[in-house]
Amino acid sequence: MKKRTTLKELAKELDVSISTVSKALKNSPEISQDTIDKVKAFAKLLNYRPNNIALSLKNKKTKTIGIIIPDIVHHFFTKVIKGVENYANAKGYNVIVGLSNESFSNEVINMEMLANGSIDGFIVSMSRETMQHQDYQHFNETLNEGIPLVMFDRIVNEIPCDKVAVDDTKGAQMAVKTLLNKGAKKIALITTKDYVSVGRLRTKGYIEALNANGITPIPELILKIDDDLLYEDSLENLESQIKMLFAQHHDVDGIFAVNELYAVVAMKVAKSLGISIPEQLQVIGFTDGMLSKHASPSLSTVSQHGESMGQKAAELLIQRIDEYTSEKPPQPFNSVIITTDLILRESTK
Amino acid sequence: MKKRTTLKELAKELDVSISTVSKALKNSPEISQDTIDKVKAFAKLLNYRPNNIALSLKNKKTKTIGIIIPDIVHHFFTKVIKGVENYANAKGYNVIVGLSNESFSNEVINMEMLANGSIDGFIVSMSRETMQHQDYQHFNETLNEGIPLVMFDRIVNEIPCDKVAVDDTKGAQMAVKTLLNKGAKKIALITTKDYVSVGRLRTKGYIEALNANGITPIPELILKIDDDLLYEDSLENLESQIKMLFAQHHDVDGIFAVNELYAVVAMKVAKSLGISIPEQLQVIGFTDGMLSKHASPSLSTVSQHGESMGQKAAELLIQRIDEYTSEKPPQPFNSVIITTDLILRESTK
DNA sequence: ATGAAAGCGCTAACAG
DNA sequence: CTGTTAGCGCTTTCAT
Repeated sequence: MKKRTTLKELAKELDVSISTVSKALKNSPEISQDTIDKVKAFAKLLNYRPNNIALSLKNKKTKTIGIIIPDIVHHFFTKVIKGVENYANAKGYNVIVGLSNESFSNEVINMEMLANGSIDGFIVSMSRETMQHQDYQHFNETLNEGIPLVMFDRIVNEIPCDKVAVDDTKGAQMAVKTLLNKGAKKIALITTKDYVSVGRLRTKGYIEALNANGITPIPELILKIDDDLLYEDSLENLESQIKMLFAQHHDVDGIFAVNELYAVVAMKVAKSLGISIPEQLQVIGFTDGMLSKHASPSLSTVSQHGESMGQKAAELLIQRIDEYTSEKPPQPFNSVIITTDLILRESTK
Repeated sequence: MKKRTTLKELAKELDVSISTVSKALKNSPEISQDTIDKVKAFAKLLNYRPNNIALSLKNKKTKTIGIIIPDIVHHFFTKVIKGVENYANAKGYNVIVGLSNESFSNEVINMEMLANGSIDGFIVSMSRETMQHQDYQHFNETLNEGIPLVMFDRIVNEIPCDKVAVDDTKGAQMAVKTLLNKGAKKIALITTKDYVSVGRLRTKGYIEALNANGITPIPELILKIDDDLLYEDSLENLESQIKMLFAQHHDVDGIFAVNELYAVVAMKVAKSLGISIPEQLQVIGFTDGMLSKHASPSLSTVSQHGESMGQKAAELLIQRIDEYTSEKPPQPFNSVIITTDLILRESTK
C-alpha cells in the first residue's frame, strides 16, 4: 500500500524546488526543456497524479456538480442522470447524486451538505413535499451564496434560475388530440394532485385539447390520484378507482395518463374487465420507459427525452459556473423547453 | 451574492485569533465559556459553515464514496444506488456516481478521475467489457494506493477485496426446482454469454437443478444471448431466437430467464404464438423490477434485493475506510452473499 | 485562556 | 531558468 506521490516528494528526489516541479509538469516556458523532461519522466515513474482536493481548495472550484432528485428508482430520472453524466464527464466534471426521497428535509439537508464546498453547482428536481410546502428558501439561499442552480422537470417560477422543462401541456394536448383523431369520444384522464406541477400542466393540456374540439371536460372522468405512485403500495387504491370509473362510465373509450405506470395499471384493469385494447379502449401514457415498451399491448406514450433534459441542464449549469468564475456580466436566466414526441404503439389504433 | 464566511473573517471581526474561533466552535475546554458563546453567536449570525474541501485536505478524508456501475438505466443498479445512498448519507458520506456504460476504458477513466483524492473508497460493479478482457489492473492499482474497494453483483475472485454477491446459483436452482414442482417437464433457459458472471452462475443453477431431478440438460434448450439486452436494439434478435426455440420444441412448458427483460420478451413471443401462460407455459425471471410487477401476466421472479446489496456494500466499505485510517490491524476480506427470494405471481401455476 | 505557526498539496507572483 | 514565499480554509501542537 504505497501512498500517493506528491510534488514535494518529487522535488526532494530530484533535488529541485516544488514550484519547479509544478511548472515543469505544466510545460511552463520558464523551465528548461531539460528539467521538464527529467521531471516528467520521474513523475511518470512514480505515477504522480495531482491531488484533486488540493486543486479544489486552491481554485475554489471542485469540478463536480450535484444533482438532487426525488427518487432514483424511476426511469425518467435515471435518464436525466445519464444525460447529465455524459455532458459533465466530457467537460471534466464529476456528478454527486443526492436523493431527497420526495422529502423536503432530505432535500434541504442534502443540499446543505453539498453546498459547503463540495460542488460548483446544482441540478435539481424538487421533491413532492417541497412543492406542497412551497418553501423555496433553500434554493434561494444557495443562489445567494453564489452557487448556480438549474431546475428541471418539476419547475417553479418563484426561483430565479435556469430551467429545463418538458412541454407538458403541449405533450398532453397532442396525446389527447391523437386519441380524438383516432375516434375516441369519451376520454378519461388519470393524473396527480395539482400540486405536482407536471401533473397540473398535463391536466391543463388535456382540458385544452378537449375544449379545442368542442368537448366539455367532465370532472368525473378526471382521476386525481392522491399518492405519488412511485410509492408502490398505493397501487391498489389506483386500481379500485379505475374500476369505479369504468363501472360508472361504460363508454369511456380513451384514457390519457400522466405517467406510464398509471397507464399500465389502467390497461391491466381494463383487460381484467374484458375491455379490449385498442379496439374498445385506447390508451396513451407519458414518459417513455421500460414499462411502456414492454407492456402488452405495448403502450403509446408521450416521450420526454430525459437524457436530452439532463444534457441541457448540465450544459446550462456549466455555462453558468463559467460565467460566475470569469466574472462575466450576468446573463439572463434561460428557460429551455424540451419538446415531447408521441410514440405510437399497440395501445392506440 | 454574498460570499461564504471563513474562520478568518470571524476571527477578524471578533478580534480574536483564528485558532480561538476554531476551538470555540468545537467547544474546546481550552476556551472560556464566554468566548465560546460569543463566537458561536457571531458564527450563526454570519451563517458560518466550514468548508468541506479544506477539511478534506486537512483530514485526508473526503467523506464521499464513489460508485461505478455499468448503466444507470437499470432497475437493479438503481436499487443498489439507493441502498448505498441511504447508508452512506446516514454516516455523513456523499455518493459520486460514475457510469462505465459497459465500457472498460470508461470504467478506468472514471476510477482514475475519482481516485485522485475525490473519494475515500469505491463500490463497483464491473463493466461487461472488463469482464471480457479480464483486465483488472485498475482495481488492483486502486487497492495498492490504499483506496478500499467493494465489488458487488459482477464479482471476480482475482481481486482481493470485500464483495457482495447475489446467490445466483441458488436463486436459479430454486426457480427451476419450483418450475419442476409445478409440473413443468421441459424447461428452457434464456441466459447471457458465459463471460457475464451472473449469467454463468445462474446457468449453473439451472443445470444443477435439472440434474438433481434426474433430467439431462438439453443444450438446444439453452439460449445464450449475445448482446447485453440492456442495449435495446438487440431485442429483435432475442425474439427471433425465442420463436425458433418454440418452433423446434413445441413441448417446452417452462422457461427460466436470467433477467426480467428476457422473461418478459419470452412471454410476449409465447402469447403471440397463442401459447397460454401459465397453463401451457410457466415463466420465471430474475430481478424483481417494474417489468415483472406490471407485465401481464405478472412475472414470477427471483428477487435480488438490490437495496440490501447497496446497503451492505456501503457498510463494508465504510468499515474498511475506518480500518485504513485508524491503522487497525487489517481484517480479512468479507464475501457477503445476499440471499434471493422467489416471488410467485401469475406466470406460474 | 488565547495565539502563533506549521502543514495538508498545490499554484503563482515575485525574486534572484 | 530556478527558487522563495504566500496563501486557499482549517486543525492542532506548542508556546505564552
